Amino acid sequence: MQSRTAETHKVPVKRATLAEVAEALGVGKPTVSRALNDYPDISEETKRRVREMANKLGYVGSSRARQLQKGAADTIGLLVTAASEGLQSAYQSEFTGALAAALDGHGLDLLLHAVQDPAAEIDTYNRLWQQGKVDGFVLMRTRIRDERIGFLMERGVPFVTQGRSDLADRHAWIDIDSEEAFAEAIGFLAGQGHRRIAMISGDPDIYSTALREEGYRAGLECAGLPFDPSLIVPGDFSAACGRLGLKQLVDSASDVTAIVCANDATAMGAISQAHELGLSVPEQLSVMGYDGVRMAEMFSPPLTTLSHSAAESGERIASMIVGLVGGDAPANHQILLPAQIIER
Amino acid sequence: MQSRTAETHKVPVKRATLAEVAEALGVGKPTVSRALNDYPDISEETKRRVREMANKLGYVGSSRARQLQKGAADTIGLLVTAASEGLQSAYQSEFTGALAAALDGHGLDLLLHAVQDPAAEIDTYNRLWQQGKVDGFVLMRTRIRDERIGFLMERGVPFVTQGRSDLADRHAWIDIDSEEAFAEAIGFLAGQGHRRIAMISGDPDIYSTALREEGYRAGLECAGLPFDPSLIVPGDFSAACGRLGLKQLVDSASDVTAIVCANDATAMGAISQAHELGLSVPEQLSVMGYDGVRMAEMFSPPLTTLSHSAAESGERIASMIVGLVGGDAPANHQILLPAQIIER
DNA sequence: TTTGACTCCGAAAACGATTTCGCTCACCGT
DNA sequence: ACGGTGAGCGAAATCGTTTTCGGAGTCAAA
Repeated sequence: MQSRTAETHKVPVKRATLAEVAEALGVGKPTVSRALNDYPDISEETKRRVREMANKLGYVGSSRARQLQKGAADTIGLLVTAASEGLQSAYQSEFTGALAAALDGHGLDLLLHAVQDPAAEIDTYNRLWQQGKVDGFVLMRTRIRDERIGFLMERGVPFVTQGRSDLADRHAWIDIDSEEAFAEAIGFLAGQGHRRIAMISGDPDIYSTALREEGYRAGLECAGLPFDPSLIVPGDFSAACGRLGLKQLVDSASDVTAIVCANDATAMGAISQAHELGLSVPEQLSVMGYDGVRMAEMFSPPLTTLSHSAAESGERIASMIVGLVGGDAPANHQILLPAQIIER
Repeated sequence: MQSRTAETHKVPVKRATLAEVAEALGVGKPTVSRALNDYPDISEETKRRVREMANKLGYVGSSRARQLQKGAADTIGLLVTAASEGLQSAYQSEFTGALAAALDGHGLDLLLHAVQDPAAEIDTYNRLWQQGKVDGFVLMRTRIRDERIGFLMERGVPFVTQGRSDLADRHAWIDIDSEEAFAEAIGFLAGQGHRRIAMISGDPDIYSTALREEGYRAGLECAGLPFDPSLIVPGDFSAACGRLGLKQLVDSASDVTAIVCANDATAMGAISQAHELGLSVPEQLSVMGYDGVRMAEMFSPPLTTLSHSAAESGERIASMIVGLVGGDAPANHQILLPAQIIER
């Protein structure tokens, strides 16, 4: 911060308005508006002239005025919780970037909002919608009995969740088949001869955590291995929990030879802890992750994980939300994507 | 995707308008508007009645109408390049989250836009500004001779860069003193007895890369060590380059005992490669990062790095942009923050 | 020549807030 | 009793689009 000479730095770059274009051309405003929007009842010749003049004057329509009139914001809202994870989770940030890119392809912008106080989360959704700043939402990390979902459904706000929920049959969602994925992971490990396979699970509030555990159980059964509840340790998707979980497992169940983790961050934490305890991975202990984040490629040893493409999710969600805003029924937009094992 | 019965799912939740509140109260629209905005020329009694009724009707002002009239969008734009790094870089995503949170504190929203085609980047800035979707921008990863800066300065668009530039004296910026930081890092390593210290540098197009190299050089000099140009290998801030760079150094300069990396991702890549080459870190080779991303805590071994708080940057930038939009001179908003070594 | 059908285009009314400007009181001093 | 002052409020204009509705032409059929 330097001197305090507050010479206000206003610049008078007057933006050209539609009315000015119209006047310059000697035509009416509706003509210009319709020409630029390529309506059929304007002659080609006129459209050409209008476009030319608009170009010459550097005219760019005011989205503010357009929004007011059309009643749409051409913007989708995404709320992240600033406090805990927020964008710090690698998967969330990959996904966010992909989503922004995909939305752009549909002419939509992404409004990113960090909610600080979890108690005010619903209020924020409400405000953003009522104010008309967004036409719909994308919800990440759906929780068990997620209040957001009921709230938005009640008011008919278009939204897509990333991850199913209790009310999954009545709203739009996209999800990775993590149940299937974890079952496969167990099969994969069992195929390598592992007999005692543990799991470091995720945040129990998150809906998909139960599915992942379910998949783990199903995988064991399918491989003919017994299910031992003590081999599931709870977590919260953080790397810290991976460390803790691993330590706990090593202490209480030293015969475990493989561990599946609820996500990549947890897996990385677990591996790092294993190293510190003098366990070599994967020689003495196999660890698998889930999410397939790019970061994991660089880990040592490179992490074997279950991957799903954030880009594809983003693209699909973008199309879905466009449909919903256009009035489609939510039940027509439900997609379950498979994950695939990436060996590293 | 399921059946295709496109029963349109419109819901008629009519939002209350200011005029309705006014009518319900038997007062004029201006009164309601001014009451809600707490203007002094409305009696306390009236304000109370207005607030009460607004509340009762669930009135939330349309930001669309407000924007049109006030000529402001209360939104700041942030463009990330989707193609290469985008939000995938841990630091960028930490920063983005922090920025969103900080802006919220000032009543601003963050518009996140992913630019796909780098050639269209300027157009995107232009469009977003002209359309009035944003009141200003935050620029990340400033480049040498960054066209964006000139472009925005010319039209008087408020913006803050994260990182200085050639024109740094004429626009608002915040930056970490990476030159000083790298010099310190070298001092730190030299203090541990290292004599041959290499650097895996960053993208040469990025402005701060040169500063980091300069700091490296200054640090060597200060420690009385000779500067050997062959010990600087170029990179691009990616983990992949960290791997490559490390391999290259091991091959060509096997007497190196310490390496400083342009950022944490590069450091992680380098460490992981070192492991694969059978080098133990930090016993045989010390590696330092830069950025202090959370992820690095979980690495094995935990990464020693130079940290600066993304949250603080975000907060500072938020205040700056508020000032700029309010008409402050850019030159009054320039902040250089120190970084500190975090030993892990 | 009149009628219809069609093609192109324009005046005016939205959209929902904020601002400008001025009006009506009550109250005060003289 | 009368001009002056200031507090409190409202009618109408404004921001810049899009939409509605209908008006002018042109041209072919009757």
